[in-house]
Amino acid sequence: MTTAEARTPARLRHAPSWLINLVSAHSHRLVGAGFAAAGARGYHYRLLAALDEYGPSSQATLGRHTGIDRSDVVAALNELAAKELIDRSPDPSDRRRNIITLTADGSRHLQELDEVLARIQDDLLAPLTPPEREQLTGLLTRLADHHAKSR
Amino acid sequence: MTTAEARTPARLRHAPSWLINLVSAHSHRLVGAGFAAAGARGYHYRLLAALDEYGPSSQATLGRHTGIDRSDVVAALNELAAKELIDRSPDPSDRRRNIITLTADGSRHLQELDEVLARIQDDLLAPLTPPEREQLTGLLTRLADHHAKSR
DNA sequence: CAATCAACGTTGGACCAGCCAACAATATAC
DNA sequence: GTATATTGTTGGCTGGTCCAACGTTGATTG
Repeated sequence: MTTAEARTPARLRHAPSWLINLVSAHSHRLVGAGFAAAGARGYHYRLLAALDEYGPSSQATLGRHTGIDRSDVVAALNELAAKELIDRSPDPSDRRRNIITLTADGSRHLQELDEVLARIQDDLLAPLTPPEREQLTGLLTRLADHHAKSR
Repeated sequence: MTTAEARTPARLRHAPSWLINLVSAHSHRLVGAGFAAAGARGYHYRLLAALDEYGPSSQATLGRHTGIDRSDVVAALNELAAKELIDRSPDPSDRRRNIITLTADGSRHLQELDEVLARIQDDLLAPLTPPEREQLTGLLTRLADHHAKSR
């Protein structure tokens, strides 16, 4: 028995949900490893990106922008605050809220993660030609939009 | 402030890895809910499918066919065995191994899950035309194959 | 034959992602 | 002023993936 017996059942191999999961899992591994090497994880990047794009925000709006649950935002921000990548200070105009601000270090770190991510996209899409990449992202965007609306 | 402030940062919105994750997460929710309603989860379906397609197997080869870690195969098979969807008996010709067999109930259950999954694929790909669906699965298959090889 | 190495099932644990329930404090609406 | 909603926070659960270790058993090889 020298043949590699790693073949997946046909019903799985051809199911779009399976394929998407496969590719997603792989991308997940790549991103996870890349971010881990930079001392971060997915939630951190999402939060930093939202802060960079929308400016100082409350934790709740951060959660809405990133699709991260309020409770998980807390934990991730704790980690980011411990590294002084963000600043958390009470909102004087609404004492329920914290205002989260990106620090200079946080901005630098975000740039670093941006580069990590860019390299990973290339890795992920390596076998596709540029027009094919556009096709793929186009189709995926339509799927994502469709399901975002009906959510 | 009446506008829904759920927009995701642009760097994320356009990153293929993000899109794939989004769609994968959605598909994951659908599949998870569908399987849960049928009293199963992803690992169960994969294992049942592998058993159906390749016949009685040892746990290790099941793991290889499904991409599930040996240790997780154990747990999932325990659950399947508790419902008598599979049969686990020692291999007389190699006492390290167990021979896992699909029971009649297991076969029926697999069929049920097949139907659940088929409905979900339709749901997932709803916004795409048939040729677009083929495009998508084609592109995804190429990505999956490429990364499977280099693994 | 004996010794080494590889494969198997199993246990236990780690991690990340996502989700939900509850709570006290605060703000808003009626 | 009383009810309702939002915010931050704690705690916990589930699924999926992965890894390290162990004892048992088979295969290899010297």
